[in-house]
Amino acid sequence: MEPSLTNNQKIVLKALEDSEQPLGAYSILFNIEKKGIKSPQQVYRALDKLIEIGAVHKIESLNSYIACKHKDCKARESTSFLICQECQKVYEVLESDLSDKFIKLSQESNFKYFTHNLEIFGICDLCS
Amino acid sequence: MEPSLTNNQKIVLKALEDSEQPLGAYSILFNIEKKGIKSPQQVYRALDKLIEIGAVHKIESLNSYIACKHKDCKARESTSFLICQECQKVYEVLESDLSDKFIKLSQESNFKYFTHNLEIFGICDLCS
DNA sequence: TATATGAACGTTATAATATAACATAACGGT
DNA sequence: ACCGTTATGTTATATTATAACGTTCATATA
Repeated sequence: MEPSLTNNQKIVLKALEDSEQPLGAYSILFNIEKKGIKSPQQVYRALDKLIEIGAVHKIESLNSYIACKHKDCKARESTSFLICQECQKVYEVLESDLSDKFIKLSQESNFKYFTHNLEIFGICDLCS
Repeated sequence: MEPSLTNNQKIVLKALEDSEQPLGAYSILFNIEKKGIKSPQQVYRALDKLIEIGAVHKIESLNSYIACKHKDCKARESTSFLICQECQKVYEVLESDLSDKFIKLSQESNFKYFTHNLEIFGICDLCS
């Protein structure tokens, strides 16, 4: 079931897709004011929905957002990124057994794993 | 060389040590107003220093801070946490070869690893 | 002991990020 | 066509974090 997006959601998503770097909510707002989006609320609401369906992920340590490049992304809640400190680009890590590793790691502390957020900082291929 | 703390730094650190849960900067401020700390600046400055020396870590996804329980913590920049969604307690993961794993993972994308931030969410031993 | 230097402080103001609340409009299923 | 749910527009406000500037403190070195 494709969760067909509303107009505002499409506008916000497109702004993120068009960007090489993650964008903060207010940068998004600035970029799409010409399209009739006038308030932070509208941006945050669209982001909430887009995140919920996996079309957008939040980079917590940057308070910013990226469009997911993968069709029908599984990463609703758990996400893993490589973040280039040179060019600011963000690469999503899909390696599926990362969660398995974290489940094991959690078990060592008798901790029940639900989700994770991994942010790796460094220098990407293109920048080195 | 012990980097002996200033008075404000000690006050902020103690507030975090006394807390079971991570605290936001303004919660810290509220807790220590009776000790003469009056402005966010004072809190943030102390936090900056404490983080720099590894005595405090920031939980990015919660915009909050914890005192590190480990003597002379190595985690200046890279940190790994288990965060209980039930009791809000945060457990720091010290497993030293986590970084090694992330270095390898990064290499698969020709990415030069510098630091990481890992936040695992779930339910802790005590809460399950 | 004087003094220069860098770090920390106090204070006021403001920036940047995010949510509350509420009335209205559009959408989707029956 | 109706109803309930979801999204919208808008205004206001909460929360998190920094800027800027002058003063004070610590300490190390002459």
